[in-house]
Amino acid sequence: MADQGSSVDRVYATLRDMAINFDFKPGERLNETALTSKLNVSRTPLREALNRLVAEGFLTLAKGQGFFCRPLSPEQILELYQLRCALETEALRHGVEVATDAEIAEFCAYLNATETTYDSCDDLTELLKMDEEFHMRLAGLSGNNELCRMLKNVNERIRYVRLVNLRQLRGMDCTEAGDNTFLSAHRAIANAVQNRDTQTALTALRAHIERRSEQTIELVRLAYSQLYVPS
Amino acid sequence: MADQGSSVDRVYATLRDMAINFDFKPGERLNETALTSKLNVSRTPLREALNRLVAEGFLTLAKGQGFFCRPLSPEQILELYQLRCALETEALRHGVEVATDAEIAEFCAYLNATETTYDSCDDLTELLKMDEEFHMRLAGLSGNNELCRMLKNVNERIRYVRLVNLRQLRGMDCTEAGDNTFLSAHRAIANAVQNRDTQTALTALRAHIERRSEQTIELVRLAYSQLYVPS
DNA sequence: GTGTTCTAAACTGTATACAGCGCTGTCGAA
DNA sequence: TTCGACAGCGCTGTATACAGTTTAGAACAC
Repeated sequence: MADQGSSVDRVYATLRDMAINFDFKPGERLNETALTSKLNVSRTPLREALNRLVAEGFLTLAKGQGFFCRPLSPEQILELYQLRCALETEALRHGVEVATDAEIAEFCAYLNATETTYDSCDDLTELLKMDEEFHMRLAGLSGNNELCRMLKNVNERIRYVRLVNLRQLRGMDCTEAGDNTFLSAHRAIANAVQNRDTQTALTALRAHIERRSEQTIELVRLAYSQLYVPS
Repeated sequence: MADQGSSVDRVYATLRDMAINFDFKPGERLNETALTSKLNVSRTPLREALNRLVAEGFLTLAKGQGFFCRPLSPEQILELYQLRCALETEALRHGVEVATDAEIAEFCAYLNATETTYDSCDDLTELLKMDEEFHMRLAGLSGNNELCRMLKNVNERIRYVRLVNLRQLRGMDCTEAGDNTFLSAHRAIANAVQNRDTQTALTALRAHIERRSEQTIELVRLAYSQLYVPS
């Protein structure tokens, strides 16, 4: 993290983080000159980074009006959840076929290693990171880099909403719907993968993902309410 | 098509087409100054377009060395075929559920309308475009824009190899493995969709796509051989 | 003839400058 | 009072200029 290399890369990373966390509010117009002074770069590398982010779906670009933050709508989030489901299930299919026993063992070992942290973890951001890591490793078993790249992108774009979701569950303090289910679902998937039981694993994975996507509408509403409160 | 708007958009569209057709050879380094004079723009909008293309997977960017054309490898193509399968099958799942009868009817009507062109078509580029259109419309039934966006991108990135594939089939003049199978497969899928028979449709679609992906290695070899012959 | 080092050209990455467009806010007229 | 036009400002989009780095080529040693 010491030297991020070129300006563009550093700026790009910063802006992407900001976009992920909705530091830019949905639909908000980005002022380039303001960002240049904030990030201490000229407009040239800034705009190069912004263009990348447009291509990745984090921003939009209106001709003659500049760059805007992506909107936040239930439809969009639902679409991304479906996309995630598509990518993960396909990865699972291939992972069960091509992954070596050693690779699967390592995957399960990771789950075991993090197991104790699942409910003892106070920091929801950390918990979410663990969950994403689990799913990325699962996808990684397929050996399909393109698939993983896209999944990473999708995860980043829905991360904010998922975080809101976790906050809500934590707030309800309802363990049966909360973290424990997280863990047990992951366990079930991992076990099925270890047994090379594609169908069981697929069903469990799909249920695990789609479960979250059902409450999208309320979730986005909740997200909005949290977006505009001063932290 | 008259006025492509800003320079960036025009340059971007041109460069993307060139990348799709492998006018840049795999791994080739792009000379920016050469491109500026070729496209009659300065380096600023050129680089913005190039950055977008990097984010979309058409180019790569090496620090201090500039932009390169994406590599062309069997592994990569196979990954993209799998990705395509993931996206299309998921779209199909939802399409069968959410599409109205009218929408499905229109979809089938398109297939019927183009039906006669399938084997009478000499221009393989045109044939390929028809095939892509069919699959995009099929995916469109899901109503999932994000999914369609990604599918479009994947299709563009494998288009060259698919074209080579078609040329090969045409060369063999083997109708049983050629265009007719194309059409009958599409028919089978469309029928299953119309009957809201998800499983049959899924099986047919997956087979239709994976069938092509089996011969990836020879196909990429063939692609290379065609890439460097003067047209 | 082959390998190595040094020099110069070329190219990338970034900053700055400029033109054109859109937006806003005020002033005037109905 | 409200609607519309005009002026001023700000911002985007593009071109150009400059510094640092890489690469290619030539000269020289082995």
